[in-house]
Amino acid sequence: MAKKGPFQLALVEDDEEVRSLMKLLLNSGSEFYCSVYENAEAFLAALPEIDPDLILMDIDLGPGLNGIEALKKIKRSGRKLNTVMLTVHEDDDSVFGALCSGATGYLLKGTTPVKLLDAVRQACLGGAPMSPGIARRVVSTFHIGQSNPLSTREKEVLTLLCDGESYRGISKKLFISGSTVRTHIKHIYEKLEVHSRAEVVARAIREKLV
Amino acid sequence: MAKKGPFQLALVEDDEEVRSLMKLLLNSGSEFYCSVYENAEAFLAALPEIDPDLILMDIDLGPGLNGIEALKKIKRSGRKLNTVMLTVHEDDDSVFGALCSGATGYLLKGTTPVKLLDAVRQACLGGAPMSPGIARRVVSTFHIGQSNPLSTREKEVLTLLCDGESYRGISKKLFISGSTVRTHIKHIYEKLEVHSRAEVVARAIREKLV
DNA sequence: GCATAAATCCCCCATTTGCGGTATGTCCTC
DNA sequence: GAGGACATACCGCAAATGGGGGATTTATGC
Repeated sequence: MAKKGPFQLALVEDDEEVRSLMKLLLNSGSEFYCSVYENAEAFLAALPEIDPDLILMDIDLGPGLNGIEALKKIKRSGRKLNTVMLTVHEDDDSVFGALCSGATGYLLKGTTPVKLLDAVRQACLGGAPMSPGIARRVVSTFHIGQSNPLSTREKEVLTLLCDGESYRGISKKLFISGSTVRTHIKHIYEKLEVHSRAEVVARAIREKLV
Repeated sequence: MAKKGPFQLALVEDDEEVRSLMKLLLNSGSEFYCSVYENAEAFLAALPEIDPDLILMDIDLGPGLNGIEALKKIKRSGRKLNTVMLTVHEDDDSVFGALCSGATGYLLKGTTPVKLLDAVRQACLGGAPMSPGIARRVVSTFHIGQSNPLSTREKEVLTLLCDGESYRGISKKLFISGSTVRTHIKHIYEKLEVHSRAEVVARAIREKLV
């Protein structure tokens, strides 16, 4: 884990100017050694021959595969590679698409050189660098929905419902009759405005009600 | 948004030594002004009178409320306050407990002074500073389970199942007979080793199979 | 003190679900 | 060309689920 530099970097970026500037920046010290690729296909072709500590990937990559699709291919290949996105896109689809596809970091172009070097270093050492606004959005996905209209008992029932327990199973675990379980569930459905178990489980998990 | 310093900080920390050292560090420039509280109760009592840009909260806080419980109280009060945890705990319960309760950042004690100042600055400016290993664990919660044993058609059925559609509803949407839907669902249950709709929905959502 | 919410229990009844089979045709691989 | 996965389709049956009612007790708040 505690591998010492120079770290091998691979930059995948289709813009000629950005590519050479980034290469210049990253190779300016002896800390990193950066090779560059101008599209996903070239990079994927070279990948079997190289073993980068970190991939820096643009999202827009000309006519072929984009960065997120390339990431998915890498992931499917089974190799565990660190990839940080380096892009101008900050819409949810790009950000969470990249993270779900295996990115370990997400930096916006416009990050200052000194912060960028720091982020690259962090990524090589097991961190997950993200531009401030991106990081904030990522953590806010954990923040749970405040106003949960369910009573304590209803929440208990809902939890067991999400575990796949039947009415009978719930009644045994809570030491109440099946009828009471039914009543609680009816109330839960009314409050959450759903009409089936599947919906209530989906809501509960997605909105972290349990 | 682009408020200029000095930023008002509030540090909640029960250890006398850490508290005074942190205060010294944070107040060393003109960038921040930091007031300190030695437990959650003292801080919550003072809260109506103050308006901090950022709260730095320890998790272990002596005999009363701990940091996460304090966070929940703040959240329930309805005030939108930035809170960064500053702690030695890096178990999942602490990390994700704090994030779910509203923390916007998570720093480990042991962060160097210069990185800490940078993190505090970032938090004040809308970022979400996290110690590298923490950040990595947070982003890895997005990484989706690679090998999904379901066929394409089965995934389509599963998606509709998660939307709360009945067999009949699914059969209409996919233009296949109810019997076929049932067969697909039987196969899905076998592959995922579940025996009810609630379980399959819970699995699918939690493991991002859909 | 009275309204309200929560928690407990019961009935009826139609629909849905889950499990056990079986069966056909396609496409792909060995 | 046999075997396998996939998608399609059917039957029967018992159990679970969901919607409609109604009911009591215990807190809690105004």
